[in-house]
Amino acid sequence: MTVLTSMQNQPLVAPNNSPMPDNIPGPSFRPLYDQIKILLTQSLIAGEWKPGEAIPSEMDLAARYQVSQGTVRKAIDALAGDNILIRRQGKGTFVATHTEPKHQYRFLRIIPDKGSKDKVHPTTNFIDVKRGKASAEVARALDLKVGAPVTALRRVLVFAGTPIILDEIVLSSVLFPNLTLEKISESRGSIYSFLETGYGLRMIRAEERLRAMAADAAAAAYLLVAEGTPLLCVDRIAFTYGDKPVEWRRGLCLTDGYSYYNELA
Amino acid sequence: MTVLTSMQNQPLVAPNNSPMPDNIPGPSFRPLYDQIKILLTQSLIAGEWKPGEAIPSEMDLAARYQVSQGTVRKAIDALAGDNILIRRQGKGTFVATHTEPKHQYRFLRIIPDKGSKDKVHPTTNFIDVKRGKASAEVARALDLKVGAPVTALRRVLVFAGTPIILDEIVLSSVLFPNLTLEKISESRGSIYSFLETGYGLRMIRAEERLRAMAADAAAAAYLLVAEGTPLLCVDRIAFTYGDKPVEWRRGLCLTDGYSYYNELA
DNA sequence: GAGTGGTCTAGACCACCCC
DNA sequence: GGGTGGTCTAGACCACTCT
Repeated sequence: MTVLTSMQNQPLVAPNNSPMPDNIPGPSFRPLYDQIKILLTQSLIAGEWKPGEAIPSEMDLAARYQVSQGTVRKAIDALAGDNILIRRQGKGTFVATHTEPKHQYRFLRIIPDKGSKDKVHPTTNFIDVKRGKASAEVARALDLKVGAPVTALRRVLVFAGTPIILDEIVLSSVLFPNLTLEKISESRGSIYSFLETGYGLRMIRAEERLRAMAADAAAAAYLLVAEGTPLLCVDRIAFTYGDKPVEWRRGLCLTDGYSYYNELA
Repeated sequence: MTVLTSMQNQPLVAPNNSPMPDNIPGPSFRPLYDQIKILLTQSLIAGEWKPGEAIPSEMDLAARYQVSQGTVRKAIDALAGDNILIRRQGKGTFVATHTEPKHQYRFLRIIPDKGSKDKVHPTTNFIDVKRGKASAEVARALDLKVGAPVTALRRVLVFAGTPIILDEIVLSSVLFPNLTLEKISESRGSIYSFLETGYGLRMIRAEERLRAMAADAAAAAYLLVAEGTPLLCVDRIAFTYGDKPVEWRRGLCLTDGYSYYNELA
């Protein structure tokens, strides 16, 4: 068990009740709730609690870490703010999952221009799944060596009968072995939901870079537009626990009746 | 003074020490810290504390509202999370302002493809300022009547010597009277900083919609590219306190060496 | 009713800033 | 040294969920 160092009050004792050493707070001070947050994250990485499951109650965790409920609370608040945990009053605190309908398209920012800002659930047409080697761009994004084995998936997202997005999704073949079109097609739901249940890897956050570009022949064919049509190019890197990049994706999006919506705070 | 209704404990008393009425919690329960947050926001709207100034200390506010420091703390935490207040340990809590260098380009998401993710500060070339009437699109965005008087400003943002963004910024002439090219040019700093100091209206948040489109003749001329070049079109509505829309803006962005960066959580 | 998260309080002490 | 925000605790009670 890790020994936590508090900022004040009685020194904490490890579960074995050995007295705390004289601990100088150290050069870089870390609040207790931050340390608890890290411990909780480690338990999540270790798979102690799986996506969708409940973690122990605040009182139980407080007892386990020998801190007050309020301190555990603050750690959980932070993780809930990062969409890693979900609190449900009267029921418990749960590990977030992409499988829940509410989080199904958590990272999709394309919405119709007309109507409310409610997200529309598109349908998916898969094109193919291929094995290949990491390009320089993909290698840089996923922290792989150039030429490392990767699996590339292509699909079209159809909104209200109209093909809107052509996605190319690249994953390390080492982390995600034996991906086939069949397995992906069978899995109802989002890619992330499939990766989560199939490989136990949960996407925590993502970075996107957007550009405008002209449709090439392939994109034009899949999106049923003329070559040269301006498309929104959305490059995404998605990360699991520990800021480890595990997915590279390029979406080419027809912004005709649809747009990329973003809130700035 | 507003009477706050607590969820528990002794009923609170108004400053005049009149006893609280028997208050049924009511159909929709509101935590105390939420009510405090609203009161603080109202004070901000009323201009009780101006941008850049310090608000009273947590202890003072706790005394003013007759609640504990912890409750005030939670209200301030929420406002700080919304970038409306800024906490500075040892100094106090301050009203956020666009004038600080750190928040100068708070809403600008265009960054260079190469190099770190540090923001680059562009230089501004103003084109013109014109009076006009609100189009249907602007009227809808700013909650005005079609044809209402508006002031439109155009400018080019230059990154490292290259013109990258052509902006058209539309504001209500009623809310922002007597805008002239001279006054804006003189004001060093961002538009929002200028509006804040000149009109006392602070931008709190913004919504953006992104599309890809081909450059028209005007855009091509200002951005020094061929007509038809794919550009990133960024439509923005910016809001002040109370979710009141006060600025409509369309940025046409050359995504050549630069891209729109976004973090998804 | 028991158990969970959510609110609120009161008080102690720490870290930072400035006089 | 005194003020400010930041951390941590202990305890009380409320709101929600399930049984």
